[in-house]
Amino acid sequence: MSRRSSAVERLRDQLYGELLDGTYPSGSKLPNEDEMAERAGVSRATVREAVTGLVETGYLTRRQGAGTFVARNLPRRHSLDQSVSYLSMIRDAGMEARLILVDYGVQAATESDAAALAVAPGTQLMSVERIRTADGRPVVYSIDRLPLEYVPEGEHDIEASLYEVLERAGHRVDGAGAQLTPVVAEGRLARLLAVEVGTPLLHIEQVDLDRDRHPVMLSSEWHVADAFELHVNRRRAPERPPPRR
Amino acid sequence: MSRRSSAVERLRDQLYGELLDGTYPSGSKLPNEDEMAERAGVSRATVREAVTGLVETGYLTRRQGAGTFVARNLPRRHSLDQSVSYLSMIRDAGMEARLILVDYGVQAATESDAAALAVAPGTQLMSVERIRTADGRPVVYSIDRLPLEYVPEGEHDIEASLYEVLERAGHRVDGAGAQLTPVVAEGRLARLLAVEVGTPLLHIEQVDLDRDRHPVMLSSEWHVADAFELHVNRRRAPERPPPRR
DNA sequence: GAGTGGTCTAGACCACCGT
DNA sequence: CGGTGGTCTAGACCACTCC
Repeated sequence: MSRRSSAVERLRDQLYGELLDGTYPSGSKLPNEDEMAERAGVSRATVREAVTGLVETGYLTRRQGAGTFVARNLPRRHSLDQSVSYLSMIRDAGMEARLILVDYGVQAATESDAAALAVAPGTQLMSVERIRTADGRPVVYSIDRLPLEYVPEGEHDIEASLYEVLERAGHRVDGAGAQLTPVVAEGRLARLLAVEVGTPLLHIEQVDLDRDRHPVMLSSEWHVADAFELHVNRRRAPERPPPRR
Repeated sequence: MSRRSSAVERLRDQLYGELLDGTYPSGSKLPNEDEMAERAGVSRATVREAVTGLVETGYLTRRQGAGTFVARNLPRRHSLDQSVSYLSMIRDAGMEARLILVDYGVQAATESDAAALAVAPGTQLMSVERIRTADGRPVVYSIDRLPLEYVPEGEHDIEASLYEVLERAGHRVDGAGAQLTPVVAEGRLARLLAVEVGTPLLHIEQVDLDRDRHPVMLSSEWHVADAFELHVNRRRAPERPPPRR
């Protein structure tokens, strides 16, 4: 069994379910915090923590003196900022997602790879080239590189998610930094993605991080423009004090 | 004067300053929560809330039983997910940012604009076309549309930030949903951005939302690829319960 | 086993909204 | 003014890490 869930998680999940099933429609007002606490048999602090989680992800809004309300434009769940899995994004768009292995091998880390992964130059890296398809059509071509020691023996022919491989090796990916650049398809890239030369593509250079923000994998990806929508939930940055001098 | 800051904010800002000024270098361990509470003269709950804010934005990590540590790869501050201002992104990249007005006017909302803004079709919208430059070079061309009633009289010639105009009108932009698509430059777009036809561009269709996630402005933007880096901090989505049936 | 973060409670008082 | 969220305290016990 996995870990027992906390009162906060149970309450958050319950509220989340009630948002989805229409108990609290968009724009409606929730019971006040004292009442929610009494109903759920927990303290108000616990209610606040559960509600805060849903406020931060954009499902609820709070107005001091007025109440807690269901947000009017619920956020996308499978967006670039909130997920690291393209397969789930493709499935979320209602299409059948598949992963095709193009090539794989072991290579020595270049200077820049080594720096990005915080390993010594020359460290052996596993490199995996794959294509993701949506309803059979190529939509993402990627080259992933990760230290060979993270890949258990016998898993070198990667057909499944590299995130799962990393998680089993104790390096669960918890976030990433991604750099976006538009490019045009040419040569081998155009052939692999089955598009014409000159077709616009979105290129993403990404560093995957574990929960301590330690780098565990590098990804270079090329996305076909109109295959599925790439969405980003943007949030206003909190005001920050000026850096000290 | 604006509102007095809370103990949580003061502590968070103090810790943030100490991260930047090297008091706590990357990877180092912070004092434990009881000690931070005693030093700051607040309760442990207050410390936890301040630290939680910095954990969520990626500056600190916590390990139960071990301690609280400074993250090893500090997040980018001016990234797509954490900011809505391109001028600050350009300045963050060390370049001089300017805003040039191309055209503006009033038009009736189309069906799709009206739906996205949650107003009646035909509602009068202010439309503003502008170019942002970095060190004098065009890097973003945008068309923004917002209900005319949000724009105070005498501010129709927008030279400054539309976000400031909206904030003064009581519609502070607090977040946005953005759709990313790679395209290639052609015709007028290529001329305005001073790039050759066929140059890859990043197209962003965006809905700006207020703190209640009510739509307040629509933006269509085209970004020159190599002008400044577009970065996204990605986070693994929390596990969610399956929707009820 | 000592240290540290994770969870939760009960209660207090303040700030703001709307009637 | 009553109702509601915003902030904060003091204390308790649990779960995990590391020596």
